[in-house]
Order: sequence, then structure tokens, then C-alpha cells
Amino acid sequence: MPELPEVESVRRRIAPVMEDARFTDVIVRRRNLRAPFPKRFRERLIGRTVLEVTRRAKYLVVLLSSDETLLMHLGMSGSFRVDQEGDGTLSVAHDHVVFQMSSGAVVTFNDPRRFGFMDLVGAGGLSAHPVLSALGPEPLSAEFDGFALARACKGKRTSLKLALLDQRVVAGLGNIYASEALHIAGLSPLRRASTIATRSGLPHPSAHRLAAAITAVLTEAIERQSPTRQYRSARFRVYDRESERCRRGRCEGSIRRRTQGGRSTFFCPRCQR
DNA sequence: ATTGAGACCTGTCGGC
DNA sequence: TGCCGACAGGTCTCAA
Repeated sequence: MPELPEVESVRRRIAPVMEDARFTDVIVRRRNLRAPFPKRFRERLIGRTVLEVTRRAKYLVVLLSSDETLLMHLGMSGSFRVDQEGDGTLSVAHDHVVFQMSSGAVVTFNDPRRFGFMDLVGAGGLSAHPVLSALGPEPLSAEFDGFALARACKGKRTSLKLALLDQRVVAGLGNIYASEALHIAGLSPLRRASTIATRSGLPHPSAHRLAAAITAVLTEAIERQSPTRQYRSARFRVYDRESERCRRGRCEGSIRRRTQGGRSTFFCPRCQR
């Protein structure tokens, strides 16, 4: 499910019911997801107030009144459900964690594949946490632009698509939006990543185009996810459209699928060079 | 240091 | 209908 836009939309959904509320109970139904839950997870949450729910890349970052921070990742199949206490909230398969909030909200984490992740971090240690410390720029922040992208791709011998999936290059892109951004920018996913930068790390015009495409595709996806929008599941430009006609202007190409790093890439060989 | 392959899990879908 | 393989929006670890 979740790349940056989906995580952002989850954040927007759970923030209003968690912020300013206390954890009145925390039920953990297994001892690990991708990694074990931290020691005394439940005890360290109960009674704490949620100050703010933020996001870094694909991680949800929940600031607590205890000076600790709850870090959560949805993996491939994680999701949150929000119910109201007393609404006959039944637990279903793969409900691994239940947060009961003093607001009466019940926030349930469900994750069939269990690639998700939760941890608690002390105040000072947040940016030093292993999962956060190496992350590249947030793509919707001011630090991200063609210069940053070119710098990160400088000297990289791997393909452009794989570089975009590298969270140290830009934080939050996943398999779908990497393909989408490359199509918008008209760049081949097979290109060597270093070709968008000069030897000294300065951007080629393609780096600016790609950075702009990334910003645009993510912004639009977040907008599309917002619950006030009707047209939820508008499909993608190239992702999962193998053999279909390219949708760019009057490009006559057809969408191809290739495997890169074990994952599917979709692109138009005609207009993406 | 960088890069690619494999591992972690369960569910779903298409083909036979 | 049932079985089987391929595949799924992520990230870590390991070996070359």
C-alpha cells in the first residue's frame, strides 16, 4: 500500500483523533512485526499524551508527553483503522496493535505481511535512530530540488529507477511513484543514475525536470487521497499499464514492464530516454 | 563503499 | 473446485 502519499494520508486521518489524547490502553497481540516491539512498549505509552503526529519519509512520528517518540512504519501491507469506543469494535485477522485513546477513539494497526515496524525512541535520539539517520531529503521540503537530486546521484552507477528507490537519495518514493515520476520527466528508468548530474555533481536539465516531476506526482497523489476528494483511485500513468498506449500527448509508444532490482518498472521506451 | 540478490510474510489472482 | 506459481505500494542483511 504505502508510499509517501498514502502515509501522509494515514497521518492526516489519525492525527485528529490522537493528538491531545492520552493512551488509556495499548494491546499488543504479538511480540514482533519486522522487528521486536521495544521493551515495556505498553507501559511506556499508557498515560502519555500525544503531542503531535508527524511524518518523515514513510515513517509516522508520534511525539509524546513523556519526551519519547513513537515511530511507526506500515511496511507493505500495514493500515490503521479508527473506530469509536463502544461502537462494537471487533478485532479482525492481523490486527496486531490497538491504541485506546482518552478521546474514545480506538486506533488499530492491521498488517497481514508484518513488514511493519514500531519503536520508541528517547527525545534526543530521534534523528540518530537507525531507520531515520540515513534518510535523504523530504521530497516536499525546500531542501529538495534538482541540485539535491543531482548531488545524490553523482557517481552512482546504478539505474535511475533504483536510485529513486534508494531512501538516501530522496526519502519517501516507492515503486509506483518512482515509475510515475520518470514518465512525467520523460526519463528512462534504465539510464545510469549519474547521467542526470555533471561530474562535479551539478545538475543537468534532466535533474531539474525529475525533481519537479517527483514533487508534482507526490503532491497530486496526496491531494487525490484526501477524503474530501471523490476521484480516489484514479489510476496511474504507467504503473500496472503494461501494453497500454502511452498517455503522453501524441506519443505513439506502448508501456513496457521490466524487472529492476526484483521489482516491476513500467515505462514508455518511446518518450522516456 | 556500492551494488545486487535474497530474505522476511501473507494474500490474491490467473492459469490449468 | 482446487492447486500452483507469480506477484504485491518496503526495507534489511549479506556477499561479491
